[in-house]
Amino acid sequence: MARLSDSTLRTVRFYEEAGLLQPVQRTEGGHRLFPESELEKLRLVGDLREAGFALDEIRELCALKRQAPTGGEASRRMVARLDQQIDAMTGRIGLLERLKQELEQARRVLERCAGCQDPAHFPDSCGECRVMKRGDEVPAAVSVLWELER
Amino acid sequence: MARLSDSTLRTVRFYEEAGLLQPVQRTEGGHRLFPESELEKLRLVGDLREAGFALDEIRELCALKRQAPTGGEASRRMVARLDQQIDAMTGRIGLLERLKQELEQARRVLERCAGCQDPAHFPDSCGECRVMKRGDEVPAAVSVLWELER
DNA sequence: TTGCTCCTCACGTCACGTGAGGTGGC
DNA sequence: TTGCTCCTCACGTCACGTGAGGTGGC
Repeated sequence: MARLSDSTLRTVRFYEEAGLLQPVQRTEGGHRLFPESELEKLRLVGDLREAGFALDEIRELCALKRQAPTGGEASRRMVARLDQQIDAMTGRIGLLERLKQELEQARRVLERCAGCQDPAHFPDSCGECRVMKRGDEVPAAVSVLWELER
Repeated sequence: MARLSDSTLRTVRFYEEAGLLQPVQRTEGGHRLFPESELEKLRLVGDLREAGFALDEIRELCALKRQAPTGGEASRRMVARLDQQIDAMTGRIGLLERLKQELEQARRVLERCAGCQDPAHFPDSCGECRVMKRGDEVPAAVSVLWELER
């Protein structure tokens, strides 16, 4: 399970204890045996975790179908929940993309210093160096990472 | 600081203790006073945390400039590190986008069950229902969330 | 019989959250 | 003088990581 799902033994045991993976069969010696459906579940849980969701949310998502009285109701609730998850992911992707662009811009600015051999400005007065004083705005990440304005 | 940066008092104190925010001035009564540059740093740290980076990595990133002997060397090291961070973010964005598409597809499939009133198939035999047996593939998320194939 | 893999405690870690009880500063 | 905000411990939490010491199963 662990190797087939890119997780660890500890994680599998933890998810079982947390009630995410169903009480499974055991071999006589105590080894866990899982049906293949649990492997797919483990993979989905791993992806959702990487996407930033808590185990509680994931557990609710997995339990949702069984708590609805009819198929139609289950469908409507699940669709609503999925819409929430998708919205949250859209937000996270946007945040990551904004930050990525800021880091890319910082990279472009700091690349201009690759040939710097100026001991008068580095490291304490980089903010006064003409390289940092071009017309374009210096992104916030640069003034933090390069300790300008002190 | 906390309110201006969308974080909490606890987080500010924790980051100070972790050495991320510099030892700051204190008022006579013990209240912390921060220069505005530390506010921008706190914001950047928060963004990087949300992007999935550990405090250790962030600390190294912030300390990198001071550890280089010359401006040119500092620039080259920082650019290399930023490239790593950017690559990692590209990967995370890709993963999020793939998962988002899978959830969207799952949503579209399960929407077909919104009018279901079939107590013969729901909830244990949804896999045998004709709604699930159309030509298009059922995504993995659906077979997990809808407990098909048991 | 020998290795490698799995088992169960159980403590550690990371990044904070959450009170308890006390003080600052307008 | 009254509130609200900040302070310091210090224990709790979430999602696992990491040994220690033991057994399974080919």
